[in-house]
Amino acid sequence: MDRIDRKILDLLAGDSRLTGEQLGERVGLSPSAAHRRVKALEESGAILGYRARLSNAARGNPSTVFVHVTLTDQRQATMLAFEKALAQTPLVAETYLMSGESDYLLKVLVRSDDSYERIHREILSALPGVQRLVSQFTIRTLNGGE
Amino acid sequence: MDRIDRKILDLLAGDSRLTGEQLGERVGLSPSAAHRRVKALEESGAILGYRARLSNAARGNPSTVFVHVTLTDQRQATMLAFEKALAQTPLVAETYLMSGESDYLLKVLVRSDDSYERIHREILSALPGVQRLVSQFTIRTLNGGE
DNA sequence: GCGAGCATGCGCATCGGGGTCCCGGCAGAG
DNA sequence: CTCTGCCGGGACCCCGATGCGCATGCTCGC
Repeated sequence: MDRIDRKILDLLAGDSRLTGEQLGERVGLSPSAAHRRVKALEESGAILGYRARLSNAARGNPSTVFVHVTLTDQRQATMLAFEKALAQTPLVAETYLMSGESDYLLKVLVRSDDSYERIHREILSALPGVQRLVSQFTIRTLNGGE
Repeated sequence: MDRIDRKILDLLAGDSRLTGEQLGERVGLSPSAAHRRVKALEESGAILGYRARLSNAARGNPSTVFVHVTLTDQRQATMLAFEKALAQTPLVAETYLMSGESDYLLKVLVRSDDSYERIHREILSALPGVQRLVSQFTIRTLNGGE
């Protein structure tokens, strides 16, 4: 993992369809050498996979809701059960275990043709051990926010 | 944009390296027809591009910090200046204009070899019109969180 | 109401480009 | 000196890209 590998990772993170030749000329290698680097990065696990980036419209114009969750207690079993149930809730895009007041922060993508009330009920019923649940709505997404 | 197109978008969002043949057999089309669909989706703007997904280690083991920002006022000019400066701050991965107490929510990726204090100063000095700034740290990222 | 014409989307065939793999060369370390 | 790791170059093959003919369904005019 040298400077060239990092450059290749940066380039592929921006556009994974770059050809071996294009990669080669940007990092100063031949196409075959650049391609070998890529294969090695895939096999080492540095590159997890390749994804298409979709437009907002294609994703159903979702809006983002941040949900702060407080559990009934902080025993290992409670947290584990919560996290396990979370992994099977496709509405939740990202989850963070937080320091400070609330225990977890969930980033939920709500499609514009869904009502948040339904999502709220669904999340509450699917997740065990929830004591309190505070939702924070976005008006607009400026940057990133897949 | 019919059911087949949506299926194709779902599949490519998961793995953009699926071949025309693989796509075709999963949506019930010939390879060429599936490929034509993909090209059309690219040209219509539904597919914005293709990206490599990198491992946490390859990204420098960043941890996520959520920063709640309150501006000095809510005049159009103040918000515009803030947003404009934000667009040129690469540390900030995502930005949301929020309803409720704080005005903006920033998702900041801090590389493990950076100190947050430096980031904090950098953000404060780069962004105009900030009145209050509350940071919320993550202990662990469970799911997603690109 | 009905038929002709056109548009849309399919499968099949073909062509070119890039992925893939092997080989030979070279530099650095032991 | 030899071995190892990495590079460049070339051959092969598969996949992406595109043109062609055909079926289906819709529209418009009679």
